[in-house]
Amino acid sequence: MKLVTLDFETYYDKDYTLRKMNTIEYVTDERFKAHGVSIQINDGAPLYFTGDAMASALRAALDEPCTLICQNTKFDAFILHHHYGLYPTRYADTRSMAKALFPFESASLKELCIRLFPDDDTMRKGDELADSKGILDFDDALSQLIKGYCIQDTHLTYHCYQQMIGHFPQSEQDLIHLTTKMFVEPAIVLDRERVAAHAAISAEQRTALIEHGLTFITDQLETVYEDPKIFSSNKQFAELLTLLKVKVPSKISPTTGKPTHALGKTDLGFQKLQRDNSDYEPIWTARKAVKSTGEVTRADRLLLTADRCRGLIPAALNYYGAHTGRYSGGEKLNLQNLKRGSELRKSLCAPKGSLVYVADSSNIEARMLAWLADQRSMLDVFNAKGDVYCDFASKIYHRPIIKGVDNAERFLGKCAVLGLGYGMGADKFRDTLKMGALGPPVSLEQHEVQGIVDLYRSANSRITEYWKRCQNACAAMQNKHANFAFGPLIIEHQKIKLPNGMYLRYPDLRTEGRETVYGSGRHKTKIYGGKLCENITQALARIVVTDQMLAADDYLTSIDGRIVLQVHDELVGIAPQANPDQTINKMYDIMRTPPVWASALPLDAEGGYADNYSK
DNA sequence: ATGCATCGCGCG
DNA sequence: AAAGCGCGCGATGCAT
Repeated sequence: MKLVTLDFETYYDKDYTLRKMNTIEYVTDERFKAHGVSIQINDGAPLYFTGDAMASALRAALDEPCTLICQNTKFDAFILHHHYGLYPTRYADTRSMAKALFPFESASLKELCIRLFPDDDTMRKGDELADSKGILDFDDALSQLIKGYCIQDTHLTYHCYQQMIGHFPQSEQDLIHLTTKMFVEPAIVLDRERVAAHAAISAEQRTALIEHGLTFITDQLETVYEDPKIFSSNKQFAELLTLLKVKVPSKISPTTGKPTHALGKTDLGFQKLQRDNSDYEPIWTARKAVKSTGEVTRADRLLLTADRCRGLIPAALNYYGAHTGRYSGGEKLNLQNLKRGSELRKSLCAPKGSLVYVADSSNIEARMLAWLADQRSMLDVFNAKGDVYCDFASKIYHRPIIKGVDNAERFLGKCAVLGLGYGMGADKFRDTLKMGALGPPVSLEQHEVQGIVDLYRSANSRITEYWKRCQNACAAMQNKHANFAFGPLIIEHQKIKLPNGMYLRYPDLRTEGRETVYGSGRHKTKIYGGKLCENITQALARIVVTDQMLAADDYLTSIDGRIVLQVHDELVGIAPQANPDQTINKMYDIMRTPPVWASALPLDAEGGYADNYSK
C-alpha cells in the first residue's frame, strides 16, 4: 500500500500548547492554525505546503488507499479528520513503535533518531533555533527555517519507520492501527445529561460535606476555618489532628523509605483513628469528600471532549504504555480506570440502534500462570469449569466451599489466588486483607495468614518452582550470549522474546550488591523471580487479549460494528443491536480460543451488553 | 510562575 | 534474604 508520511507545523503559545491541553482540546480550539505540512509519498522527497495549497496537496496524497505514518499519529490524523475531512486507510505511528522497542526511553523524534542512527549526523532533528512559539504569521526567514525543519522531520519519521518496521509482526502493526483508530475515529456516544447531572450532584454534595466539616471544626476549636485545604493537605490535616489532640498515625513511605503521615483512605492507622474518634465524623467525611475531586474534573473533561467531537468520546490508549506491552490510558482522560458501576461509566453509550458489548477474559492471568508453570492441579480445575477460588478455599477450610453459599470463605480463596501467585509474603498478605482492597476487609492473625501462604505454596509447588526458574532467568539474561528456550519464551541478553516476536526488555540489567536491577535514573527497578514471573504472565496475557481484540474487531467490523476500548482483560465493542446474543457469544468464542503457541491454555470469557458501558 | 517528586486512589 | 505486579491523574509541597 502507498505510504504517506507527513508532519504538521501548527501554531502554539504559552497557554495554547499540548503540554497543558490534550490533543482534542488543542486541535479543535479556535486558535488552531496549521502553518504548513510536509508530505512524503513512499520514498520520494518530502514536499512542503502552506496556506491554501495544503488542503489540495493533502487530498491528492490521501486520495487512494494508503498507510499514514507520523510521529504521534493521533495528533496529525485528528487534524486530517477534523480540519480536512480526510481519512487514510491505515495508521502507522513511529512514536508507538519507539515505545515498544525502547521502554523507559524518551519516544521523542529527536531521541529516537540518535538511538536508531547513532553514527549518522545527517539524521538529526533541527536544534529548535527557530522557535515559532506565539508567532501567528512568519516572516520569510522564519518561514524558510520552519519549512526546513518540517521537511526534515518527515524525512526522519519515514526513516525511523523503515528502521523499526522489521521488528513489528503484522499483528502489532494491526494493533497500532486499531489503537489509533479508536482515538481519531471515535464511536462512543456520551450521555451528556447523565454526566452533567452527576457532576452537579457530586459537586453539590462535596461542597455541603466540606462546609459541614469546616463549621464543625470552627465550633470545636473556636477558630474560624474557611479553607477546604485544611482537609485536603496532608500537612494541614495533620496539624488539625494535633490541635484536636488526636495522635497522627505515621508509616514508612514505600518509595522514599522515610517516615510520613499515614492518612490515606486505606492506611490502617487512619482507619483505626476514625473508629476511635467517631464523634469527629464530620471531619472524616469532609476529608474523604475533599479528596474526591477527580470525579467532577473528569466529568467536566468528558463534557468538553464530547462538545468538541460531535458528542463522541475518543478512546485514548497508549500503545505499549507498560513495558509488558499493556496499554495505559492517555490524553488526560484515562478510560481504563473508571470506577466500576459509576455514573461516568454508564454515561459512555452506543449510538441509537447499537449496543455496547463488553467481554471479559476470566482470570486470564491466573490461567496463564497455571499454564506457564504447568500447575496441573489448577489447570484441571479450570478445564473442568470449576471455581479456583472455591477450590483453594476448600483447602484452607478442609471442607467443600460452595460458590453462592460460603461467600466469606470463597472470598478469602479469591484473595489468595489473586494475590499469592507472584511471591507475596504473609505480612503483606495480612495487610492486603485487612485493607479490603479487593472487597470487605478481613482481619486474620499472623499464624493464620502464614498458614494460607504456606498452603498456597505447597498446593501450587509448580508455581513456586517457576519463581525460582524466573530467578535463574534474571541471572541468565545478564549473559551477553544468552539464547535458550524457556517455555514459550526465548531468554536472550537483557530481554525475553515473546511468542509474537516482540520482546520483554530489561535494559542495563545488572547485579548491584545482592540485587538484580535494570533501567537507570528514575526508571531503575529491582527485578527478581516472583516479579519476573508476574511480568511474563502479564506480557503473555496481554498478547492473548490483544490478538483476540484484533479478531473481535474483524468480526464486529463484518457486522458493521467495532472495538472501541480495551481494559487489559476486557474488550469493549459497539455493534448493531440486532441479534445481540449472537454477537456477544461470538466475542466469547473468540476469547475462549487459545493462541497456537498455547493450545492447552484453558480460557473462558464472560460479559454482557447494554445501551451503555455498565457491565 | 513552573517543574518535579510524592502521595492517594481509580483500574486491571 | 526476601520481595505480588502493571498503569494515569489530580492535588500538594518543595525547588527553581
